[in-house]
Amino acid sequence: MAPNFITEIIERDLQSGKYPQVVTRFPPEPSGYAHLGHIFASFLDFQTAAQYGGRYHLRMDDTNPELATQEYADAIADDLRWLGWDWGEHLYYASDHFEQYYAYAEQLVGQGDAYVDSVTGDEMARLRGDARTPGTPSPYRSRTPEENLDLLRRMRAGEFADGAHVLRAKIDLGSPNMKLRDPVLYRILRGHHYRAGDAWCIYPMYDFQHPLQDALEGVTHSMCSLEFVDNRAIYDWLMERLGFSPRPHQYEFGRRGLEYTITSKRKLRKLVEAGAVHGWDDPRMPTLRAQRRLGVTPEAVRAFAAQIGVSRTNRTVDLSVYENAVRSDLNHRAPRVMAVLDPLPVTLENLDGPQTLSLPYWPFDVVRDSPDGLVALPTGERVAPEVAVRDVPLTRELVIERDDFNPEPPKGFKRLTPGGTVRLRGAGIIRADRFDVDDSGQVTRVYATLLGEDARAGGVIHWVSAEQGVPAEFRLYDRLFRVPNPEAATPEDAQAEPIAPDFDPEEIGHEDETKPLDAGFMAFLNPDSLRVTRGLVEPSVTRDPAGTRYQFERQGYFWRDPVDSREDALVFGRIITLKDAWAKATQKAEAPAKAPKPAKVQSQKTEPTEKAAPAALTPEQEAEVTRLTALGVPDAEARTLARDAALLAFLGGAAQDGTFAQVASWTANDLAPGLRAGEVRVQAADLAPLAALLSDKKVTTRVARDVLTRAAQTGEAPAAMVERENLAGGLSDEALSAAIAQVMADHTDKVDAYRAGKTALLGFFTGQVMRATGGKADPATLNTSLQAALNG
RNA sequence: AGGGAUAUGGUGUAAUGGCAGCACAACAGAUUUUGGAUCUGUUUGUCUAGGUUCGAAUCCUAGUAUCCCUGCCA
Repeated sequence: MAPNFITEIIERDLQSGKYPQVVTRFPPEPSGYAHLGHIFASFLDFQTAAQYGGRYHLRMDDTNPELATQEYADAIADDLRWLGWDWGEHLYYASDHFEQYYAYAEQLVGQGDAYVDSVTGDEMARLRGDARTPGTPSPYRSRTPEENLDLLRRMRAGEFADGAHVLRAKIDLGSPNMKLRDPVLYRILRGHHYRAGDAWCIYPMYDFQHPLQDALEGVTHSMCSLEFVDNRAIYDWLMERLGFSPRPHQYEFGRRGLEYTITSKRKLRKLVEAGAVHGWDDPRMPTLRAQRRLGVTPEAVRAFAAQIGVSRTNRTVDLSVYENAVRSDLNHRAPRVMAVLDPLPVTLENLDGPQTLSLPYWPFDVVRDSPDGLVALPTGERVAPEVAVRDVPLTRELVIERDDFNPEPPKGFKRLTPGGTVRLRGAGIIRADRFDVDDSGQVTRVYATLLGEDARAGGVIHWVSAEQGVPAEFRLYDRLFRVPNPEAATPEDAQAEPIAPDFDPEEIGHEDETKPLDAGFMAFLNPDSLRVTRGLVEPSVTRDPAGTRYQFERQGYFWRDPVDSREDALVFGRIITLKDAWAKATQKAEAPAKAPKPAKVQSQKTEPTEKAAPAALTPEQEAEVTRLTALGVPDAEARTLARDAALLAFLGGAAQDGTFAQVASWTANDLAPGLRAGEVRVQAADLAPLAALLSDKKVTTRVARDVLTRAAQTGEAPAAMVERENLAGGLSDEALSAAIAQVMADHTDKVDAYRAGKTALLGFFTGQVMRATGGKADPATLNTSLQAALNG
């Protein structure tokens, strides 16, 4: 896992000793199958823990009795194990801890932090208010802890009907964060739970259960997707009220979608139910089970997950990133053999008896690049390249790919043409002498002559003995959808704009089952997502292990379908095609008009020609601007200050002398966010001496700013800090020269690059010298001296 | 509308005030008994406008765009 904002946090926490080791968890709801969208979240959770020598847990978030099933739980665990994860004994079911959650609920009630509400759901929604209006208390909000405890116990005991009461946290009905308006903690629900049975008739909500379970398991870093940022406030509230220490913290990451792929559980189900695919493990599906059956390896999936980075933005990843991961994994794993998917008979008229050729499994470059000099047999055994061979029968009657013979070849065609030559892979060069056609004009047979090795040919094609080749069915999969964004609202959007992935990468079952399903995506199905052909494969494969993945030369990577292939009726599925430069070239020639993706940001960029007008100021603010500019404050800063009461209040304490403009500048540019948050501890009056030091050139801008930042945190007077740390006074010329010389000596390569013309490096050197001198170097003199030194 | 989050080439991601880098894609060439692989090279980028600074992708202000929140789902 490449460094990202989460690993950064973890490293800091480990460094500071906040936690002895990192503990993470992947918490799927077992209400569906894991798919490619989920591997990202699981990879992030598991890999970061593994990377930092920590522990990772698999946790079934199965608190909703209506959705979770053991079958899904087992399937998810199975798929994740296949991916290579091993959580040891750390498999948890949230439902195993209902008793503990309940105990904490009683504690909250006892503390007065939770109450039993008895209004209807509709009423509760009404009372919650909306973004504009704060919520109003339910009439039951003021029940006493004793009353609430009694009610809660009776809820548990089953004295009330479903929905009659809920337990709510007593937080803040006026909060602009809707999640904090007294979230529901428990609901009454008589559903049979697949694990807990009928032991409970009240079930905890996510916002209560999830933080608790994190804490109970000793999780340190609890990662979830971006839509839970608002929920973090509840998380932190609970941890604080219940006094967990050390406690877990929640961090949110952006989701990752994949082009040409849908990941909504309901839509996937629709595909299955409509017969568009043959089941949840149809190799065209994005589920992990389907990708397993397709023949993708766990290593490839993990490589893919590692490649798409982590950030705090939802993104859609280019399909080619996945395809590339699959291909490059298979390139070094799959021995090469030959199969003809769409056979055209060829008679080698000058070949008398059958021959047996010994052909290598691997091309020269795989052999050459092998780290240990060995290569694999289909069994997996690694042997010397000379013995990594198989017998291939060459007979008078062959088949070649129908595509590889063309009576009317297009320009650039490098295969067989009437009278032309081509090399049969491993067998020699042939010339096509004549061919038969049927009534419809289709070529039915080519008659060819095997030439000597002195013949020349422009291309190489694959072939199989018609007499000894083994019949097989080939399933050629292609992407399920024709458009990059099948879940988009309109055809135009579907063609171009990547949209945010419509799934929850972590909570597998998260989906509103009550909303109508937009089935528009069905119109984007690719009618050619599965093509079935019958052909011949070379006989060597019948001796190989069933799980062998091959490259059928020039065709792609294949393996036996693990469900349908039988020894006497082989079925090979195509895992992925090879890259096909020829197909791309011909396609381009045929359809040159196909426009590239419209650039998405371009439209935004050109739009604001009007020049967005900054929000107008009130007359009072305008007056403030006039007053500030009169004191020497530049207009832009004056406007910033004028519109913010917190900044003005701070500035009110500033000395109105020659230092005022500088103090105002700091206020607007450096202190503003801190002032609004009420975190600035320094007084404006204390800034004047620092400004004076700066204008007298006793300190550099950089030192001044550094001091200011620290003073804002500590509250110490900046001038006192300058005094104490001896920051005033410039740098002697000797010291500056020495620093420059030292930096140049430390970075001779950069010096060379600079002298070779890379003048952008000047900033680099400036930065290095600044760092070396603690910011005390005067920028102007530094720059002239530095340039002189570099050019000299 | 109120609150929150985000914005770097075609795509994804680095750069934590100082060299805009990497991967995929694309294009060109070399090489090749796979129109594969490999190697070399090239093109393309900091949302907009102001400001602070010797220096801004990074800090400040405003704007724009996208997403999330107002379930007794997770």
